[in-house]
Amino acid sequence: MIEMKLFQEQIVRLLTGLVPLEPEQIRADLESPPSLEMGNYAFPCFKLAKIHRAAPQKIAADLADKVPADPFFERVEAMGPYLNFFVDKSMLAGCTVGEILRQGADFGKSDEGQGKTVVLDFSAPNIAKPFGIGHLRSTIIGNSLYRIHAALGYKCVGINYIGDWGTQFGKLIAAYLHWGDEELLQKDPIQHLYELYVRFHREAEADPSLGDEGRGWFKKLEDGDPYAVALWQRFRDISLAEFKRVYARLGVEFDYWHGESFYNKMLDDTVAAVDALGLLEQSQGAWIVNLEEEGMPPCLLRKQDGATLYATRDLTAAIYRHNTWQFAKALYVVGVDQTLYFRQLFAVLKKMGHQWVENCQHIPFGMIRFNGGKMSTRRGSLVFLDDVLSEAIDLAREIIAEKNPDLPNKEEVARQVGVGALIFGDLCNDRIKDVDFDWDQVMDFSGETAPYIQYAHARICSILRKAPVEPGFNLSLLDNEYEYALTAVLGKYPAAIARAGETCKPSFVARYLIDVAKEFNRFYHQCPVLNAPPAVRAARLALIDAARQVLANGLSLLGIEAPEEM
RNA sequence: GUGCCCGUAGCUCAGCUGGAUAGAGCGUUUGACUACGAAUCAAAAGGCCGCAGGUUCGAAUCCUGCCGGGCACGCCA
Repeated sequence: MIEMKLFQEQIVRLLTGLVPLEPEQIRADLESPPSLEMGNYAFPCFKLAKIHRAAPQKIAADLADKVPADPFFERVEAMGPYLNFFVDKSMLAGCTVGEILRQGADFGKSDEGQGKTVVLDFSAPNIAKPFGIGHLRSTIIGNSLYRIHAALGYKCVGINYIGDWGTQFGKLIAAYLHWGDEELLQKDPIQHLYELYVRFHREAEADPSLGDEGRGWFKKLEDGDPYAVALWQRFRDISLAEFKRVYARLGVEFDYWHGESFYNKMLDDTVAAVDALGLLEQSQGAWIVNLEEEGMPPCLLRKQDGATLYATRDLTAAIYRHNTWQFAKALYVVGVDQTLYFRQLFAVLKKMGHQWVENCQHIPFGMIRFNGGKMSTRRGSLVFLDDVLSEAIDLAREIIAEKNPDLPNKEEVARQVGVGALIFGDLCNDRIKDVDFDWDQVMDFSGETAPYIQYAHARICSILRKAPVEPGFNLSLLDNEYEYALTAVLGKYPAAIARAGETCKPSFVARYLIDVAKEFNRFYHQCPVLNAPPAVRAARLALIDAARQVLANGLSLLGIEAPEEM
């Protein structure tokens, strides 16, 4: 990964004219060698070999002789077919450590998204269903993408598109009327609604008329039947209160809570607009948009009974969001199982002539499985997020009791560490991969985990409490292999954010932070800070403060807190 | 059946737009707390990168086929 632009641009300047390539080409060809001993940047000579019809090794060697001495680089050396650049260590330390300390919490931010808005649709739990760990993925990936885009300078709009409308509510109402218990609803509302939901689907298998009954209630709900609306309102309030409690534990916030029901009054207009464009056709009693030309199944906008569907509401929501925020990007953080659905949705928007659909993007993530099978709300095989959170926090609390019994605010730190471990466990891998939920894995706080990173951060804070950064430090003293390795990795932070933003993959930030913590730990075990000679000590204090800053900044992009003690 | 995604060490996964000896963590074995926190560090063992072709100076990475797993495919969301 190419880090500090400064050095990169200097190489481009040095090579332009020396090689028959455009500056852009040179810039694109620059690589990072596999290890620091081989330099910071490498310029591969294979293309030149073709042009000059000579061995790339020879070309690299010739270039090494021709490149003029430069204050940015300690030396430039041919290594096989590569021309490798070794950055001047004190220059590197000045550019990175100095810059980090100057910018503080702003280090890593950019103005890439200046003046642009990105709308993020994430979390979106369904009311009437408990908050399962399936929704955890959308929640924390979305939350992290929000923070990453904000760091890139975008104005972010986080929307929790609550699943608070649809046939499922008709079913829930029907279930409540059959088996609902007012007392249970008062005592443990979420649990009771969950049981009703599961029971409905179980009984509906034997008695298909139940399904019709549920659909009937949803139709009444859409038609404004006061009784149905009142029940719906009640279920919604109960669920929302519960969701807010979970979000508080997770430390996740939203700018808007526009759920599906928010768009109710606009749905007719949407369908009318589709119709006016001649895109609406009736098929098997339902109203659809034909997508044969696009090679996809049709998109249903109204059922036979006239009630709307998910797509009707999503279509409306997209248009509303565009009108309201004129977004440069709209990201839908939704499971990979809805890939086809989003392709259909976007295809309909395109047919409607909304060019801005090009800016809409489905950000898929893999499914969570349990014991090898799919987790299903309906079958009741769901792991409750709340339970997972509690377990993780309990474990963190136990470890604290054992390792650091005198720690102040144990409870708060236990939450930060337990929740952090959970979040990191999800964000550190490519989001597209399916994950098999495994308690042992979730409860492992060693190795490549959030606590590992938080621990490095806490250790640094511990040193800095004993001796704050001293003014007048000389960063050019940071030149041993450990100081150098740590400095070099710190400089790569902005690139890690940029890449995470481009790809909408927070895992690049997560992986990067592991590298930083690892490099800090090596340094820590090899180089004393407090007991170093005064000048070295001052420089090292500055270095670890920079490392602390990067760890804290990076963790915050993942939505993970960085306690100063743990 | 058709389409999309995944397949790297015993397990869980990295591997940047194709490039220099394929890397971590967990687990296993062995060392390091009379230096700033051992939730740590150091070291060892462990891999025909699913299989077979192709493109290329060069393929874990790109293309094709096959195998294995997942997901989706009209009145759920």
